[in-house]
Amino acid sequence: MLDAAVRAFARRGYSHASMDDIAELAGVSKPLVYLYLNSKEELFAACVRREAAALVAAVRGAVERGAPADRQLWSGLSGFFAHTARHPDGWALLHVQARTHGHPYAHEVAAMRAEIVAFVTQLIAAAARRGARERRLVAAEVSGLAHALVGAAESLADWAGEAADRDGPSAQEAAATLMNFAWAGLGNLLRGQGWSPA
Amino acid sequence: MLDAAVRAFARRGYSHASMDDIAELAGVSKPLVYLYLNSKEELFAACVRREAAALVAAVRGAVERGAPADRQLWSGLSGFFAHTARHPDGWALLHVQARTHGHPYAHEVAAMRAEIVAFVTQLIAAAARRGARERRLVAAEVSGLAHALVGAAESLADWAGEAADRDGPSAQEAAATLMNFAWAGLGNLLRGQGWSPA
Amino acid sequence: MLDAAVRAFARRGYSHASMDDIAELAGVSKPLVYLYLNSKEELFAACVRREAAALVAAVRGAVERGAPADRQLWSGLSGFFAHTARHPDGWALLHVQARTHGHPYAHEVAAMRAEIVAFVTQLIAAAARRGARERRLVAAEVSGLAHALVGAAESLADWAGEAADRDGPSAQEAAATLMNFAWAGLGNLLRGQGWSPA
Amino acid sequence: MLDAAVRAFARRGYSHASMDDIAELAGVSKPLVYLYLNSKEELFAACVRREAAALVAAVRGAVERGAPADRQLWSGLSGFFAHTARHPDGWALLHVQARTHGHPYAHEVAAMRAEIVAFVTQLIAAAARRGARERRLVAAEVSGLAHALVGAAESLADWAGEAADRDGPSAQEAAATLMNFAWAGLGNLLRGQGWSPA
DNA sequence: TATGAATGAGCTTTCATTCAT
DNA sequence: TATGAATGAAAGCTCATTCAT
Repeated sequence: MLDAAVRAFARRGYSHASMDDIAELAGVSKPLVYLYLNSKEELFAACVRREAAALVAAVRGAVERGAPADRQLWSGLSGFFAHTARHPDGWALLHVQARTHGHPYAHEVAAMRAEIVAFVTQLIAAAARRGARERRLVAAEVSGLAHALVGAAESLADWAGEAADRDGPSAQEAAATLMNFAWAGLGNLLRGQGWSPA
Repeated sequence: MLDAAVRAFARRGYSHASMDDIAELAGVSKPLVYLYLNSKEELFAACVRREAAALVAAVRGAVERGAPADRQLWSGLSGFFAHTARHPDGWALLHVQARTHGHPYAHEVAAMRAEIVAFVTQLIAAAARRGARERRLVAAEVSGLAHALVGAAESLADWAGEAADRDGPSAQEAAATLMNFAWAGLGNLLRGQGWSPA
Repeated sequence: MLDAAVRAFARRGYSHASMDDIAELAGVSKPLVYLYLNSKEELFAACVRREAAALVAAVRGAVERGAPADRQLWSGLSGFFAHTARHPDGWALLHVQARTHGHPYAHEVAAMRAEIVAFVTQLIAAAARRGARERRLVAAEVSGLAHALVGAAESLADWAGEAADRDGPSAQEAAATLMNFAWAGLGNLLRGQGWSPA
Repeated sequence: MLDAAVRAFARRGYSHASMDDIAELAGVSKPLVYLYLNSKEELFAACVRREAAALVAAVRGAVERGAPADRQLWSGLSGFFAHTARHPDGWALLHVQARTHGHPYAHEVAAMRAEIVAFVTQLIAAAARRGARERRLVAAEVSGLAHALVGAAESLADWAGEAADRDGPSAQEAAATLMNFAWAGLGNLLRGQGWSPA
């Protein structure tokens, strides 16, 4: 029943997906939907919660615990891309729909995102501690890098979704692209060879 | 009058922002809104068009033409972050709201994004041609890097917007973070020192 | 529920009768009206169809099949006047309201009227064939007579409706008046004793 | 300016003809319309009044005063048909539109119609006094006959208007048809040779 | 438990009508 | 005088939500 709701919300958008549509898509009657989930808002929240939990679980499960930070990051990214590719509706729900609706859900999805950002932040910080440190990174800098990395990942996930039919990258390719792109830059930065406007 | 609409749409979302609200916020009466902009959809489209044009113009105007590719990218990013910081509602309209509404607007904003991605792609390709090239990049790879970079920029813009009150980065800091992070990685990649899962 | 709509439409007119009024008059809520009849136009069309069918059925049922043409006409007219007297709102809907609204309904009611005119035409033609025929009637002439007769009947129905409270004619009186008036004239005409301006 | 209003009301109907349309059709601006005629209702009433007066004047002017009753009726009918044929919009306004709107105008047009009916009634009564009178007509009977005659005339006017392009009757033909049909019947009736259901 | 039937509340849109010039 | 600009009021329609069964 949540499946139907996720599909409807992801494809038609929150307001354009009517409870009639969802009930029909789920093959049940509308009052039944109200029996289990008390309102449209709660239904949407439940969808968001479920998809967020599934995504976090997929990423968590993919991370190779104990491996070096870069390997952990890469494996997590691979899991992320694999999950978003396999669940495009769920991903659209989280990334496209949930953010447009103010109070209740945006926070839910923001919390999930914050969790992932925190995980990435921690990996970057670990790498920063372990690697050559010509230069120290301040907390805000690390946070910024994490946000950038997560945003890049989201963008690649969208792009992979759009181009899935044609020649979009596989999950592992996308993850590798990102590592090549960003992680190496991080290394340079730590070695004091960062880019400067001059 | 468009200002009011942009604010309302950005903060409440398309469907939750009623025409009454918008008219009241603009200090005029509802029929006047309909006189100038014929329907809610057209009003939204006009807002999206205006904000998209303003953003593209801001980025275009900030790019230092003729400078090296990295400098061009940096200056464009600085303009981007400066604009999104100064016009948070416009940025929210484009990045958060317009994508959720199917046919007419999502395409408008997608076209704008594609334009920016194309610009970045071209800069990366230029850098790839000029730099040491132990390794050639295929077109799909360059495209992926551009998407990643743009996504990272969007994410940083969001983050800067959320954290603007506290200790969020300035436009130039955000741009520098991104260059440090990604551009240096690109250099490594071109030198054949890319990251690999092994 | 259609009853209420017929009343409202007949008394207030199509545009002046709001769906709120109709719903209230019917003792139900507005969405219920929309559930059964999908729009104001469809509701009006349904009313027109129902009243037209009822009127035609009343006339059809009243005609004494197999009787001489004059007797058939008289019985049909009696049925017509009886029905319009008993259903003044339905009659007003057909004769006064439906004609003012262009495309879908005016045609519906015009078709019904044409059916009745055709029936009368056929009776007149039958009488013309059987009676003394000093003079032949051309088709256009017969058609004109039928139109005149139907118009006279409509006018009498209106008059009877207006004067119903006071001393208006009964259905049978009205039918007799019309027969006296027109049918005898038809006989004269066929006998070559028609009126001429000289 | 009234011309434009008559056209608009006759063709689009009262509610469907907006004041914008009328002003544009008249080539003036809306406030000017309001300056001369204070409201839509008054504008409509003015149109109805003008057209009613014109029709009555046309009929009056056509009647050959002093001639025998039948000749008077015929000439009046000829004038009626000639006028309705020449002013189809005015006729539609009176016969189709004005009746659908309750209070103010329907009475106006009803008064005009009553005037014509009274005139016809008087002619019939004159004929009844003068002709052979095997049988006396009571007032209600005469009134009914007049109503029937007027209704027949209206119906023929509509029919002639619809069929004007093709082979519809001319004004004089229509008048003659009516006289043939009805007047002769009246003669019979007065001679005691009326039709009876037995 | 599961639903057909019904509704309250609100939204977009239109239009007759009026100022300020 | 004549109008561009603006609005109050209401209408059609939809949808999340709930009884009665």
